[in-house]
Amino acid sequence: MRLLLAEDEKMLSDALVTMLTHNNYSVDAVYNGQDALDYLETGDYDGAILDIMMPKMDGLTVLRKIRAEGLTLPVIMLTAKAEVDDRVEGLDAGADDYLTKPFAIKELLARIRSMTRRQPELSDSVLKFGNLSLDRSDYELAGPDGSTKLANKEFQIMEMLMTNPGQVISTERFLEKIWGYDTDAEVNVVWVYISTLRKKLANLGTSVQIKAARGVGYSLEDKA
Amino acid sequence: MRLLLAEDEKMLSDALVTMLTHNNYSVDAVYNGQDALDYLETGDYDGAILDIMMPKMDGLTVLRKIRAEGLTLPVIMLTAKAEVDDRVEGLDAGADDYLTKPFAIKELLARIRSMTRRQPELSDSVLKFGNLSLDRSDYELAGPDGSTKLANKEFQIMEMLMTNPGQVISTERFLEKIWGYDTDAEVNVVWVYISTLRKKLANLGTSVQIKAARGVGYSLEDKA
DNA sequence: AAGCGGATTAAACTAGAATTAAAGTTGACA
DNA sequence: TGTCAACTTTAATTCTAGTTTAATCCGCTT
Repeated sequence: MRLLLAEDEKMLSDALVTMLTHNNYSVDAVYNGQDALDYLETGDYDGAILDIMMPKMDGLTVLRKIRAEGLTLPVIMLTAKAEVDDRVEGLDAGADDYLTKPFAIKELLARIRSMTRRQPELSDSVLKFGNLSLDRSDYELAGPDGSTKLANKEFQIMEMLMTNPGQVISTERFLEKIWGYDTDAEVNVVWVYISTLRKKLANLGTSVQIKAARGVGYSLEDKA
Repeated sequence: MRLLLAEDEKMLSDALVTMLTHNNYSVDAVYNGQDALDYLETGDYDGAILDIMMPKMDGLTVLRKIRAEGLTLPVIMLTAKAEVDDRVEGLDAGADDYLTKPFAIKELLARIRSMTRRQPELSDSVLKFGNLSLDRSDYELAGPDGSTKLANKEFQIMEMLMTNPGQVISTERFLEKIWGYDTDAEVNVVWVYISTLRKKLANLGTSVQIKAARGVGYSLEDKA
């Protein structure tokens, strides 16, 4: 689950990032409205937390712009002012929820959980390709010879491959989408996960395999 | 999405090309201002990244000239000098954005995304000529009898041939464009790749073939 | 505080791409 | 029609991206 956090107070931002990562979200942090817009426009996020008061572009403008571009991801606004005006403005602009600073981190977590719950995508919670299936609700990967639970990162990589079967996905894209734009993780980690996933695929007795496209990326192929 | 990258440091240029191609941009790299101008004047780019310090003609001059010719494509300038003067000069000349070296590649990617925001396409991802097609996203070359993935260099040569079907392209041009202007690769490598490509074309059962124009270069012809 | 499991790093290894070398083949032209 | 440069092709070699195994790190549980 990828979130974008746009909050210009470095202290608060850092604290939130720590808290959110510990709760298994992948978080990218930006510190002004312009960057928030740029990042959100990639369409790679499942949710956003926007401060209203920010340099370069305020949160409400960011929200309006992304809605104008047809992005429907859920958004929680943060505001220092408890005033009703802001709330009304934000609702008009298409925010899903509000939080007035100062707030309890638990409160924010609860709102994020509820905001990311009503995503429509869960309609098909089980991905299938060939004789392989991946259950998004319990991270279970199943083939003819049995099934295994996948770890977090393993799951996310497999999910990306299975939602775009046959298409080549570059290692950069994996890193960006799973580890975040600002990660300093090395390419190698992707390779390692691809390796362990291949081992698991083999054990499940599936005919589906992960093929490397040298210099390009990886794709899921059914050799049957 | 086609981008022109004008950057004379070969190392940096190569790294950027790799990164950009992996993010699904088609990139042409040139290594001096004069070439940048020539390429941009063809008018088939969606954006440009220009280094300011370049041999033959500096980036600002290139920018001024293309703006004078009425080209409106978005341009990002790269500069080693963080000086304000340059920035102001560039803004006057019609640049859309700036980046001071050294910069994070992620940062550049974000700027490019935001600069090329309002283009809907990705439609030009498949090149076609006769009964042959080349998928730029996964390097797949397909004909009546099947398809094969091309290796990096093979792909680049095929891409050049297919974007200019029927036209003769000189071996020097292949070398310059694919291996770089300062390469010490021998002419022979092009010949070798032409050879393997011909073999692949034959296997695909296509009527398209690579014809040698003795003393001039190669061109793609449809014998059907 | 010991142990477990996932995430990451390190590093040896391998496959296949890139390049070089060298032995044919072709065609323009004297 | 004989020769030479321009090309073609195959094979050998080198190099690099990817693969894999193992070690280490680190937070969490017992």
